[in-house]
Amino acid sequence: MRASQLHIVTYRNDPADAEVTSHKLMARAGYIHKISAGLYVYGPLLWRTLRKISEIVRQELDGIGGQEVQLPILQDQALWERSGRWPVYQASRTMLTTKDRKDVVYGLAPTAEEVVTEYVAATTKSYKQLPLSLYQIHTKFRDEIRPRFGLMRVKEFIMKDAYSFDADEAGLDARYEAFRQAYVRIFQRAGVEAFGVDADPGDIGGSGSMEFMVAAEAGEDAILIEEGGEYAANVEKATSRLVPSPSAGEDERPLRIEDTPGIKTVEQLHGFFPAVTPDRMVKTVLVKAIWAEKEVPWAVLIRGDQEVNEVKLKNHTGGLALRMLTDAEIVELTGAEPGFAGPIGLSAAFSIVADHSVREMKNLLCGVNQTDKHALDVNPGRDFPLPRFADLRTARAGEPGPRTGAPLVVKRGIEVGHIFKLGTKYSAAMGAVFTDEGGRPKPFVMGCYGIGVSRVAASAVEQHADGMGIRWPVAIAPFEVAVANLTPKDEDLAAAAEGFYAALKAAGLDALIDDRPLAAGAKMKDMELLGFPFTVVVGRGYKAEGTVELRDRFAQTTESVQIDALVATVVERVTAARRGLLPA
RNA sequence: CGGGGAGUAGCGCAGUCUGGUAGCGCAUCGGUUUUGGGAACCGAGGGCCGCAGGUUCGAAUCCUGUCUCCCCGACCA
Repeated sequence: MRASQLHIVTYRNDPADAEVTSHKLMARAGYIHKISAGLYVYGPLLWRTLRKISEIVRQELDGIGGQEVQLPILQDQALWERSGRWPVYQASRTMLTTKDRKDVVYGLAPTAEEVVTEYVAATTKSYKQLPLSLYQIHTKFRDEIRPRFGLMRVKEFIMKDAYSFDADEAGLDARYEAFRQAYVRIFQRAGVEAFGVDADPGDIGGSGSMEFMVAAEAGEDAILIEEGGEYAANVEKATSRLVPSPSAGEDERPLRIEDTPGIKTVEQLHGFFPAVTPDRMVKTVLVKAIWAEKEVPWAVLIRGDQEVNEVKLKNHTGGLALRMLTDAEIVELTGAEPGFAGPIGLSAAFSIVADHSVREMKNLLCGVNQTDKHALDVNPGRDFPLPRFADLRTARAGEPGPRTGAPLVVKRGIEVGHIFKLGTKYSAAMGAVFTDEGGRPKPFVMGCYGIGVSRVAASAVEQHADGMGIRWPVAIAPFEVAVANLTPKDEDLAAAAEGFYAALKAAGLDALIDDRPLAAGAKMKDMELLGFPFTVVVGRGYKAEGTVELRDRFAQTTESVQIDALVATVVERVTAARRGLLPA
């Protein structure tokens, strides 16, 4: 490809609306152009990168038996009603919707479980046709509340979504593991450093899920990792070994109720009763779990020094969304001002659940649903009925990890992939069944597997950029090598550059020749900003000593190469860079 | 949705307080000279000052409304 014929548009300034590295650099290099919030044009250079990422995905998924298909983006409401997911996505308002001329309501695909399940149910009738893995690389839509960070959080993006159909759980387990391994290879080949973490399945649902995260400061997710790497999980899901309350094992003392005028928070209570540390208190958090047609108040008990994890709590309640009670609701439902709620004498209107951190506590302090009063030496089971226990706590950095007990450290990550064991959630709901060996109908056992293709590109930029611009991994660079002639008016040099370009292409490299009539400095800056892994600079060394420069963008090195050895040297370097990325 | 900020040439910005011919840098086009780190000079084109209404002899500037964009939060596969 000739740069003079490529739509290369670079800017000297960062766009005013960019915050993070990948957004600034991709906009400056002309890889993306914003049309409106969360909606971008992918320029020709970025499209080459996206195609290369897609091709790696295809090769790896085809390698584990995947078959590429294309599913509709417009998906009618009735189909989504059958899986039960329509009200869920309405509640979170994640889905963009539109109507046709007959007022049929459609959602724009945020994922495609319903469509693919419908398709497979209609076309797959026997266990002999299983397992089946289908995937597509297609545009997805999310009505993000706040799109930001360039391609990292957008309303419209390119996603690879795959769906597996098995006859039983064992088959799903095997498929899930095959996808997991394929994902590891995909990210390795693409040249981004990603790692798998335990995750919450969110609105997709299912029994197990793993996210693939690219470690980056700009990442929107917090990850807790055990030192030593034995355990890694999204904070939405993470657990830890909690240091027990010092009250565990104490003899039960008689209950007493004390006046605590205006004392509402854990800190204020500790100040008021200096002997009672937060880990001897129980907080009562009041929320409402929200469904389309109803709201249920919940009281959540948790040790005073811990925080409720809203994702875990939402999952426990089964609600489509959660919100805190308003002060007025608290007064109405508990009979006390906010800050005095507790498990003793709590209205039967509340569903009650306690975090495991409460389980071993004795002689604890809590509210009694009376303004300006708290109870001390409260004992669960004696002073209030033992509630159900669940993991509802937010794990924190520094706590011992659940696997080895090594301390948890926090990292930020960009989610580039997510795999889910769906089980029969969709097939059972939609009546998608096949006939098993015994002649009986059975719902398909499903998995689903996503990769944010455009987000992989953004995270690669985020992970590898330096002060001069982008540094693409060889496997996903728009071009592997660029030949830049610094003096295009010199016919000898121009001819030499053309010769190198032709030879590199003939050697099987994805090469670009920068034949634009730019000043040398401008051309170099462009090459650095655009981030091609290797640049051959044809300049004054050519005539003086018969050499050209070979610049390695990743290593940030420049070496002088004899012209006779150039092609072999570049082939060797590019091949070596590719090899590190290809599967063994 | 709450709080904050901003819309002026393709990009980055000044001008708004204090109303009076719409500017600067980069980019673009023509010319001359340059040619290894975003060249120099001469010349040119490009604007519904987000939109609508109001005040005024006169509005980018003041007032009202509205749309859009950005940041923080809430929220969010």
